[in-house]
Amino acid sequence: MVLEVLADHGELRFTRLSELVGGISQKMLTQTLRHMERDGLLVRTVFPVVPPKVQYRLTGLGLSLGSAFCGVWVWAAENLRQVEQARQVFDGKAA
Amino acid sequence: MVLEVLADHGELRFTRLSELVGGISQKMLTQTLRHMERDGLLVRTVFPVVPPKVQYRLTGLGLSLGSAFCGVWVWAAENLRQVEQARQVFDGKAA
DNA sequence: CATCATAGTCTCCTTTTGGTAAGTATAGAA
DNA sequence: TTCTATACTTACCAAAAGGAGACTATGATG
Repeated sequence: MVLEVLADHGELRFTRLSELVGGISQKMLTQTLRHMERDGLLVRTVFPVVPPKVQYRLTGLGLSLGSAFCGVWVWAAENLRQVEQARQVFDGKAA
Repeated sequence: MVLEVLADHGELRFTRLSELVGGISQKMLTQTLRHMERDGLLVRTVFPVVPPKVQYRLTGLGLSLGSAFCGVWVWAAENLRQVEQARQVFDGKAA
């Protein structure tokens, strides 16, 4: 999700990022961003102002991983219905 | 992993599958296979013999998901080194 | 008669995950 | 003087994940 949102919006601050990702706690978002920074997927720019300001932007590596995931996102969009149907059939059989 | 192994080998029995996937407990493999069956990603064929014989094979849907993931696998193979380097830099900075 | 093989299931237990809520720093606004 | 905004961190807690190992059925084999 972070990969997708940042690929779409370019550069974002923490709060905006959490709004766009949605359904994620502060803790998890912080943790995810730190891991991604550690992996070299994004850069974190801290502005030493009050209140704090921190911006996140994907690196080339991060962008390329986003592209690699595109195939999966497209697959999901195209096949979600089919998976849901398969589940109904399966659950019907089980019951 | 299951997706990859089954895409490579076509049709496999439980024990062989667990060997090829590696590092997975019986419990997790069973669970994973059931979920994938439920989602319509693979078909499970039970032969009513003793000892039991069960074969697993990807469906078209499963194969297509495997293909979709190819981009990620390729990315990982190509960029693993870069990620490792980024981690060393990051951890060095932190320490 | 005892053993083996296969594909599980079941129980128990530990580890991991991830949420909530509270705390932090400090400049500027009301 | 008190409140607000921002980007966290920390402590605590409940739920979920997932491993280990025992158990199951039963026909074939030694």
